[in-house]
Amino acid sequence: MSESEAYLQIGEVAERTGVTQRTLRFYEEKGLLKPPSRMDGGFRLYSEDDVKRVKQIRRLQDLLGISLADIKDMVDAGEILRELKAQYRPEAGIAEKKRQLERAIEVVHAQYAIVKQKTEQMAEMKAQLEERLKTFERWRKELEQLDEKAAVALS
Amino acid sequence: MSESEAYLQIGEVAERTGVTQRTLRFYEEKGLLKPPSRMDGGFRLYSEDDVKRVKQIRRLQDLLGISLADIKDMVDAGEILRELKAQYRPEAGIAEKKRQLERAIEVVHAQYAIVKQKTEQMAEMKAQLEERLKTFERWRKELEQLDEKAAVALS
DNA sequence: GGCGGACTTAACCCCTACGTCAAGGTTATA
DNA sequence: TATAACCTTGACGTAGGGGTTAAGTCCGCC
Repeated sequence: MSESEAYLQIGEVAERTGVTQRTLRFYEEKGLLKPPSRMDGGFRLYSEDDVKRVKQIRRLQDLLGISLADIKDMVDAGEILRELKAQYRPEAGIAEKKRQLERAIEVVHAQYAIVKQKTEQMAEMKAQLEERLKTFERWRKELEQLDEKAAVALS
Repeated sequence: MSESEAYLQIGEVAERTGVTQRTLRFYEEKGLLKPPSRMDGGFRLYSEDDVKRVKQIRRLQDLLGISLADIKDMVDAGEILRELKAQYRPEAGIAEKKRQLERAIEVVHAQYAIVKQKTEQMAEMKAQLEERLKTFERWRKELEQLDEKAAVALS
């Protein structure tokens, strides 16, 4: 949280993450991004952590296709872990930390289950597509042979 | 297209495909399903092919997370192929068939590329999650050891 | 042949995850 | 200080549906 970090305006964050400015404001509105600091004139100022978070959100969206509400749970759990990691002094109470950690583990487990299932389905689909392609190529060759014969018949 | 096929009403199709009746009408509206035949009273009558098509649409949606417009292209290509398969007489013109087949191959290639890319990204994500889980479990054990020591200190 | 319950119809608004202007304020550069 | 480039909030639009409802249809049973 040092004051000397390089802050980014919304346009640069948009460019670096591949999402639109509208999307960044939308994520903020929905609680997926914490409200960033502002310049005097009201312009949003993001941190590098915000950039990482946006990228994480997009990966979860693209790969798992889950709702933003679910993604919020996941990235929140990730945030908790980063906090646990950062403040390694036990002043917050061990029991409290343990609960947070177990909650986070639960979330990661759920995420893992989704990824595993999708991976399997994907592999199945990939195999089917490969088979399909082979069939089609064979047909194409058959058609080409028919075509050649027709050309010969016409000559 | 025989008249003796077992036709299904929308409710049964909904049940067998796992989508709502509303969704079936929506797909029809968007051109993903061809308008089914109707009973005298106006009730929709679906075929087994329609059921297959709906299942295919859902799989593409769930696994690839692509738009209905893209899905329409893909299932249309599949449809063309089924037609090619069915009418194996060359009356439609070989050149025409060849174009259709090549178009279909193109679409399947595109689909395959998406699946392949997603498969790779998914594998990467899975590995990351596994590593994460290991880290967390280690932390949990550390916390538990701290907890035991605290209990001993209090006794 | 007529009744009741299950089924279907189109129509309407609600939801998510943004896209797309519009009208105006801010910052940087000349 | 002017002007381009960037940003602000707000409002409306779109895709892909979900929920609900009033009204019409089908079908077995008496």
